[in-house]
Amino acid sequence: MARWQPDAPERLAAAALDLFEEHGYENTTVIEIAERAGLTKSTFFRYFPDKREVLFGAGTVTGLLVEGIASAPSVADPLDAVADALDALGRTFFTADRREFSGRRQAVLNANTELREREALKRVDLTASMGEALNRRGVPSLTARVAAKLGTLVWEIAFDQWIDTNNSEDFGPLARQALAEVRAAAAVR
Amino acid sequence: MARWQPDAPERLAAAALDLFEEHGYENTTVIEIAERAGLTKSTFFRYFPDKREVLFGAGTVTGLLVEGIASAPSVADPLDAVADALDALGRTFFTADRREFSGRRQAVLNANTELREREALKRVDLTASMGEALNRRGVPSLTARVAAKLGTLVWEIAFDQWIDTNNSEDFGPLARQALAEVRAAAAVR
DNA sequence: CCAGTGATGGGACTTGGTCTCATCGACCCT
DNA sequence: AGGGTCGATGAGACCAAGTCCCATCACTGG
Repeated sequence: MARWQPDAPERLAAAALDLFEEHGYENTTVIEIAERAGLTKSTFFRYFPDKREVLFGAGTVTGLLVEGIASAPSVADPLDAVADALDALGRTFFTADRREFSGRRQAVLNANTELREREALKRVDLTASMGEALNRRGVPSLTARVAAKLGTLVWEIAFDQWIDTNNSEDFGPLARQALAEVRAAAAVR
Repeated sequence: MARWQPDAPERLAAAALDLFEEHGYENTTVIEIAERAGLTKSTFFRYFPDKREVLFGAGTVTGLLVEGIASAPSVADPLDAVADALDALGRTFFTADRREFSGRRQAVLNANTELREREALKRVDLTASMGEALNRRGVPSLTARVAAKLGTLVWEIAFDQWIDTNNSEDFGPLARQALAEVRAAAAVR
């Protein structure tokens, strides 16, 4: 087995996505993933704490969102700060060249409960982080939590649209529009 | 080992909670849980699909919430329907005699990532179910999703307060008050 | 008293995940 | 060129979660 080939984690993640699509997450073994990447089980668990995480490793979304919120214009309404952060996120992670990959990945996630579970935890933690970031900006705690929840909803909606669209719209505008609609829905009562 | 003692799943759940408190979730083995309950690993997995679920088995919360939403007065604003459902939930599950148990259970949950993960998934699915129930009542899809997210937030807030309170307030009023505050926070913008 | 049924026990087996140690490859230094 | 160091990898033992199959026991009804 050739050693010293670069990008071991990337190769593992790619192999994993392929195999999960071919045989399903549950019917794929960590050993199989490692072998397809030309590596071993040992190396897999060196880079990923568990089998699920191989689909989540890329990129620290939380940091970007928190920074985006922190650096938004200080006069902004909480949801505007969230919108700015989502824009930053879109520019970094949801670029046009990653759309196909994101769609494949999301299809695999949706097909398996274990993976959905991991995603749910990430989303909960991320929502909490967003709330805290807003709170650090002076937004009252409860308002911050509300804005964070709505922000997460905006993200979900915009992401689904970004994945689905056959015409390739950018994530940023989709998020802006979803935010406007969510804001309207939250106000009408 | 004496067979045919009743309430096997309840005994298993009680033993699990005790052991998780004593040694932590990760340091407790399914075999240990089963032994403390006077049973075996086989029987444990007959009643619970996995180790985490032993803390979630009691009661189908989703069904109650969905029914509560469906049977709320039809003129109600979406969040009012959610409030009615939370009331029903409180009367059934969050009764005074379960407060101590709920607190112990929640402490265990909060202490372990694997358990928080399971809880996060349940909450995501529950939020989705609430949204769909509202949608079936004629609430527009997006409004329903917003109301469901806010309803989940209300639940989280009220539940934390219900657990924490040294003076024993009922869950229902706590939820009503939390809902009023969330509603105000969502409106101010 | 006996057969049937349902809950339990027992144990083999697979896989995820941890841990420790050996090994290899590249790079550096002389 | 050659030896030493260091980081990345491989190998394999080991434990616990979860699955599966089958034996066994207790209770029931005839």
